[in-house]
Amino acid sequence: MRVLIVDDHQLIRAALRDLLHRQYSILDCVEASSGETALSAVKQKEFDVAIVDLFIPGETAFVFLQKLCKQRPSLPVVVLSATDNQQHMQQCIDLGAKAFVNKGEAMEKVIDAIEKVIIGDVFLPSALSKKVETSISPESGELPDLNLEIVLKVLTDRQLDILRMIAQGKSNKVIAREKELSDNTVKVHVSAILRALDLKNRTQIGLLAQKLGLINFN
Amino acid sequence: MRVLIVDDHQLIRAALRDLLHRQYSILDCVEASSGETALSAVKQKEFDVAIVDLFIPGETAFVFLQKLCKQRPSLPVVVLSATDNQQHMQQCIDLGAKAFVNKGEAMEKVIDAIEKVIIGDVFLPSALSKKVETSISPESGELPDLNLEIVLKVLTDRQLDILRMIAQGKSNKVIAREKELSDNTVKVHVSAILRALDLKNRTQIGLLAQKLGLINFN
DNA sequence: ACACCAATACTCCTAAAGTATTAGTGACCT
DNA sequence: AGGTCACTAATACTTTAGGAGTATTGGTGT
Repeated sequence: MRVLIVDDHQLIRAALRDLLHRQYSILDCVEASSGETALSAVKQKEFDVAIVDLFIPGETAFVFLQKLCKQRPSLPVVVLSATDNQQHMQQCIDLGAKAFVNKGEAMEKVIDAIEKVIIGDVFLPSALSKKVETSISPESGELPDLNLEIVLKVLTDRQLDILRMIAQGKSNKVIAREKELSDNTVKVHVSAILRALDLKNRTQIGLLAQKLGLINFN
Repeated sequence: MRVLIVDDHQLIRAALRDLLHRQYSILDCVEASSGETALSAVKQKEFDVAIVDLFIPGETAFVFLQKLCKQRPSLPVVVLSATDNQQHMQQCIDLGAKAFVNKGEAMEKVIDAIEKVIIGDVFLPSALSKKVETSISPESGELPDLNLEIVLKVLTDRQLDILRMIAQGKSNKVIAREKELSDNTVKVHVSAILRALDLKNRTQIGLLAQKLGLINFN
């Protein structure tokens, strides 16, 4: 069993490793504490399953998840999350994850999930299947119809970067200083984001980012 | 060694337990998955140290921490956090915690922290001592600690009304037209909201509203 | 009758946000 | 080698946001 563990918390990685060791006598376990190292790991090596924590620093977890699933569509991904947010679950599945496990649940759920996904099944908490069908936009539908894939596609890396900072309530000036850019440049990027996503102002950018889970909650 | 572990994630509890078992041959380890059970545990039993996870959002963690430290001032508390937020660290120390360890760091830090606090010392990441003196940065992307009750209490009905419209990405002009007010009046309300909640701009109002779930109900 | 306060509206003012255009640079492509 | 594109930055401009102050209205409670 070749497993890739992606989590920035060493404590969790160790717990997962121990859990897997008890379950599988033959275990090849690679750990990554960031999205970048994880992606380079899957380039060099084949894995049977990947266990990914939903909130990893540096890059947004969802962006990483998409990259991972695109790069290795055959690699089943089990998402570990500290939350039970239905939107996040749905988003993960849409991006290509094959299982979703809450950290608060019993650890054995992780093993259950692995067993399911390596035979091609999907493992989801019962909560999701119920809510998926009912979650069709009960929303204050002011924002354009944008999903994560579209946003990631039409925005450049730099724009995504600045989008996240807008979504933290930061002003252009603060963004400029933190990124070491001129105010003018920031404004150009903001304008480009607004045009690309057909939004009217930065408040809507913030709302969209929140809705799509593009924010690092830290 | 009698240790109380408070964390809602079974994975983390197990990892900590294993870690402690390897370190201390004589170990009496009690686990609690919620604040309530933890508080009742310390009523019935004496502990040498408590390890408490900071489940950040919701504020219950801080409330619990305060209760715990008040109830047993002699019990040293090690706070485990997923973030390295300086304000959170400072707040924990103010409430009576004796150590602060980031989950991303090496697990051995937890042992280090325990060793420190049981002899009466304080264990802090180097980051804190540096940043404490530089005060709480006014330009960080962090929202003030606000929960729903506080917001509903300090804002008038009209302000809540306008807060929701801001949180939908509407401009002052749009709000004024829809509510049949003058632009000036809307601005007065917006200013009052910003002042009352100690926020810096309307983007943060939108984020707060989203975070507190204030935008679904009308 | 009085004090209090939310809500409304106004003015004056500054800062921030956003639009439009031009332009230099480097990377990548095929 | 020429073309495209992302990023950067500048100038010049309009619009929006936000602060500070004043004032009127209408309701509330004591």
